[in-house]
Amino acid sequence: MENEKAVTLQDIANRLNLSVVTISKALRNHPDISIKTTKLIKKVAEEMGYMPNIMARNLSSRKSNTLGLVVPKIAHHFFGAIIESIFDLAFQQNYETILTVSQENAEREKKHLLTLLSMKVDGIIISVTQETKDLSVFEMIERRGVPIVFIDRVPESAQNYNIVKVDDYNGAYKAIEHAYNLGYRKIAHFGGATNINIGRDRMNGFKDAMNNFGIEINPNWIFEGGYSENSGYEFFMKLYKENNLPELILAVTYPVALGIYMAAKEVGLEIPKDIDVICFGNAKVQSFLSPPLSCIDQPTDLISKNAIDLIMKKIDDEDNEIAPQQIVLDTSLVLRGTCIKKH
Amino acid sequence: MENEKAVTLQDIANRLNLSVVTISKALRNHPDISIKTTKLIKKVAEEMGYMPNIMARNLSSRKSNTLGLVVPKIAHHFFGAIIESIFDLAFQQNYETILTVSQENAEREKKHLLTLLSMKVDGIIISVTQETKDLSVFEMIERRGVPIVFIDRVPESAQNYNIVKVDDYNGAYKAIEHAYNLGYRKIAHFGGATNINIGRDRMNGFKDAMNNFGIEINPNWIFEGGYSENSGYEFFMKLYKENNLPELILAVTYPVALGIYMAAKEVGLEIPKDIDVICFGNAKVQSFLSPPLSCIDQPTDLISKNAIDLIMKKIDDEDNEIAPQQIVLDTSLVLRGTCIKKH
DNA sequence: TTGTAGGCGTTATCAC
DNA sequence: GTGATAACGCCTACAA
Repeated sequence: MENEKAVTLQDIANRLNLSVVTISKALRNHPDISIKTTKLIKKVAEEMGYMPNIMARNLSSRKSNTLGLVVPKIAHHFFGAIIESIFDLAFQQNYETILTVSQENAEREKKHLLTLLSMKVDGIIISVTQETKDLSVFEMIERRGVPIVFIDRVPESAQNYNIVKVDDYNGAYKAIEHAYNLGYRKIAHFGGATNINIGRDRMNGFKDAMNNFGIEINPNWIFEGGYSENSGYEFFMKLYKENNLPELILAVTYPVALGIYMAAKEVGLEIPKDIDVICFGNAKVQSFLSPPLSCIDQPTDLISKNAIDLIMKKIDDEDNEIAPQQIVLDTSLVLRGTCIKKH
Repeated sequence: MENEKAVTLQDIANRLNLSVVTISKALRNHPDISIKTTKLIKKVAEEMGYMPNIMARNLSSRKSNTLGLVVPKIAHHFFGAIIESIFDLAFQQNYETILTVSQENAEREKKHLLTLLSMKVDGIIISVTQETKDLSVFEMIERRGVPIVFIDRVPESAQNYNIVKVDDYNGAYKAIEHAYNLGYRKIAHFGGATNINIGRDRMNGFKDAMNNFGIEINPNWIFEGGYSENSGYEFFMKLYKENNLPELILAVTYPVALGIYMAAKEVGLEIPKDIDVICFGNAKVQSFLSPPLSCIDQPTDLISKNAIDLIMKKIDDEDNEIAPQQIVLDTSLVLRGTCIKKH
């Protein structure tokens, strides 16, 4: 069974007794070609089922109209929401987005980044893994002149790159302030790795708030671990076995909070009566958990919007005259069935 | 600020006084080149920071090592899980995956499909929108010799394509059988569009089970709508306003069930006491809903695994000698806090 | 074991 | 207004 061969500009040119160049120009609405010819060419191209070969086009034009997006995970609400809106916004501006998933693995991330470079994307938006420390790839990307924007997660030493993130420090601070007013004094923080900003800033906001309100920080209640359900589960179980549970846990992400829910259920402890929780990240489904989970909301749509705007600006700025920008968005406290009163 | 120019094979060749072909072959471990030369070339390439231009490579080799993936949504658990595992499996086989989101819009889907074709992907995996009826694009893709595999959702008239799906009919049947044994007789189905298999098969499984067990089907309790939270919410509200609520609702997806949770909460009805629910689709978080949501589990990992295996087989089968395959996977009932007893 | 020639499909440049 | 020519960076086939 023979496959149909793809129609090329040459085929159309042959049929019409015109040159390849004329066809190419006409299809791109180049003013060189008369309206009449353009119309004819477009009609014939349509008839013949012409489809541009994007590889060839990109190779020759040195422009791909493509964005690279690197995230640590897909199946987490936060990243799902970010990806969906970035794809949408890019599509509206006629950009294709190439998604790549690092699975929280720095080596894999680096490999993906190199692939994106090889694919000649016009810009890269990335949320790094929790292990990412080595900046050499990013420096190389910069040197190559490919704009890069960090969203949400930024390596500690990359604070002068283009960044769109959330005010994590204040988010944590506000949560602790709220808990303090509720009367909570025994508060734990299940935090993330502190080599990236979200872990560090949330930790700092937590600690500063604790200190400012004169609450003692119990080092056994501070964890610097991961962002996944497993982490939440394990930290909780550790404290439970030590018989050393706090009254309230500030979880660094929604999955961590879910891990806490799992663990508490398993050992027969009731939230929020026996142990209370609040977390970063606002998924719609949190309203339907038992109990509904309160959180520090991160505005995912705004993050995406700002990231796209920024990267487009950078792509247009061919001479690289615009200085890197750091955009910090506000969080807000969303109170539901947890962390609303002390038990 | 001048950008670093990308290193090409030519640059390496110049430096080593060898031909471009030798470099190209060495970097691809072609047996033509001696081990010694190959080693040297690789070392120098590394030093010079060489990165292949994938556009050029694909253009000349007519192979992209790239898969196209089209889904209707990202931020739904089912698709998130599918995407994550497909990306992972493809990556392990050295394939890049280009994801594209149709947003349940058939026109957009078609556009994406054409783009993927233009990008010369080696194969396409797709879960269609609920509106997709027109098969012409798929026929064209076939004619072009690009393998395509449908997962989960398949247009009615495409049943002889490559398909990996779930036994939706039996899933629905089993659920109704279970409900019948519990004593339920007033059962509604919030279904999907019936022009694609998942809506149709679940509906048929539902109806056949109802008939077989001698339960009367109330047409006012049958909806053929959508797969989103909105649908669940609206259908529920409609019945509520008519004061015509059933005892149990079989929801076509987890988001639809979530919509029902939202609506019930809003009007002060308690699940499962006042109204009971069961749905297709198993997200981990369903265990933590209030009440924990029972479901008909669809094995997402197995779907992805089978889809990748099938597409790879098709890609290798250049002469197109293997007949299209339809793979149907079993579902299982996962009982939690809903649909476990009649109230 | 290495190199030469030609082409993949498109676009940029400059001439007609 | 239209076209010839030369890239873009790489690969295949064949020659040396």
